[in-house]
Amino acid sequence: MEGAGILQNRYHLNSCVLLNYLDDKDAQSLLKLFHEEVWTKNTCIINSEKLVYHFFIILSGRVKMYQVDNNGEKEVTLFLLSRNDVFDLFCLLDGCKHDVYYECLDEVKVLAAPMEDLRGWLNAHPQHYKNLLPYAGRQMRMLESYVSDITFTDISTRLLKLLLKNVNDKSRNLEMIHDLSHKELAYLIGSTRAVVNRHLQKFKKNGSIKVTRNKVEIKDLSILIKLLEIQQQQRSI
Amino acid sequence: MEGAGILQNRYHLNSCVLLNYLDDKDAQSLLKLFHEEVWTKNTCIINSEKLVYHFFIILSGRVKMYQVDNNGEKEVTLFLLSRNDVFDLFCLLDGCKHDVYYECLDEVKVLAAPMEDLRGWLNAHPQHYKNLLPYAGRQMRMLESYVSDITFTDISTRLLKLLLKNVNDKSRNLEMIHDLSHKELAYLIGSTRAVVNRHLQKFKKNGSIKVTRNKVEIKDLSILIKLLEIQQQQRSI
DNA sequence: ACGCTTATGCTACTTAAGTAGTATTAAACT
DNA sequence: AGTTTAATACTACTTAAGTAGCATAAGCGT
Repeated sequence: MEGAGILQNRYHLNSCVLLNYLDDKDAQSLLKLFHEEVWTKNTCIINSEKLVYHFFIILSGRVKMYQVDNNGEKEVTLFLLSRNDVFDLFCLLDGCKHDVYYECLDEVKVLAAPMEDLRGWLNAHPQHYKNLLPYAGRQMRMLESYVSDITFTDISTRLLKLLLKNVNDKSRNLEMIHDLSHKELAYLIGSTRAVVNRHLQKFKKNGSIKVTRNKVEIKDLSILIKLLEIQQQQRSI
Repeated sequence: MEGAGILQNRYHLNSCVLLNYLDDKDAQSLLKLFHEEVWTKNTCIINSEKLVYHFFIILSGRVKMYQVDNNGEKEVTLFLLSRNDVFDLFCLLDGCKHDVYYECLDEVKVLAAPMEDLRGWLNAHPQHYKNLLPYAGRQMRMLESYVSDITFTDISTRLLKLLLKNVNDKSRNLEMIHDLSHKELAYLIGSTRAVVNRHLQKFKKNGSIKVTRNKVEIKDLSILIKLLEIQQQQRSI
């Protein structure tokens, strides 16, 4: 919270949506609203009140945003958030309660600010509302493609796309989702553990991936890519 | 486009998100960017270029926003837009191309403006960026609940919810979707014509609805409500 | 080292949803 | 009026996904 910390955070958040195009003066007045918090792995935010009254920027670690069905048996992960992501954008945008849960997949560092303070700052600096728009647009597009993927595409293809989407270009291996259980992978594509496992076995057998406890590794990227092409062709016969 | 028209449009658009909290001066300068267009029923906007360069506010009539799968066989309707709705919000927010189609379900009147002019106006009046946020938030919430509905809920329940959501409190009958074909209803919940028909037959047989060509009518609302309760309980056994 | 918890792998089974095809009917269009 | 088009109703079939259950293995905490 001290001056040095604020400047440091500014540096860390160079690609956070809220801080684009801010001169140092505005950045400083904005960051003064925030304080740093550290949450241990597996921390859950299930109290939606907290989301209405606080706003968070992730400095490090992964946070999944998810929903649970009426009887608490099924889950679906809506977003896997990480550095420079913010939440809860829904509440910031319209001020309403948002029936959604958050869980830390790692130890997570965030900047936290009272929602009202942030709103006040934005009202005082209305030109920075603009910063939120591209980020909101990106999230809308992600939700939109989630809808069309679920309605058009089978689980095997959705799983393939999930894997390929999370391959790091340099390392040619998985990132972000490399250490998730099959259950968590299933929730990311709106399916169940057993079904995802079934398809992972298939990929394992053709030598494209290696599966160990809480770990999926890419063995042969080209097989996965070819497989995706084939599956998308098959659907159009 | 003449002065009288502009004022009239202001009146018509009293609940359009873009015009909230605008004084008459700002409203007039904003509306000057727009001109009125009338599109015949079944007009399609399949050229995504147009969406990047123009922005529309619906004055009357219904417009569905939908996506088509890779081989053009399946469809899913993402939004059913009507008076005071705007499009394409995605493009306005982030300026990117949006792979989505629009089709007029009625004769549709819109106000149209060049996207760049609108962006220019918003940059000149940054405090009105704020007006977009609650609307964007609402659309995000709709997409979010679309995702969770599709992953958690069976077609029969989704269809029930679709019907109940579109019952007018006063008339106690359907609006917005009352004159859609089973195919269109199916696309609204991410399913197919044959399956929706199957469930509608079920509802018909218990006396809750009446089905004729391009028309679904509510016969007994209480049956539908009870049915929804039962189905949601069953899932939690 | 031990037991507890959680993840994985796999078999067998169930089911809702999708698919194909076709007859019938209603509306729209010369 | 007659032709064409599109919507509805219904039967039979296929299939992917979900479900249940269990054995094995990995990792964690004490």
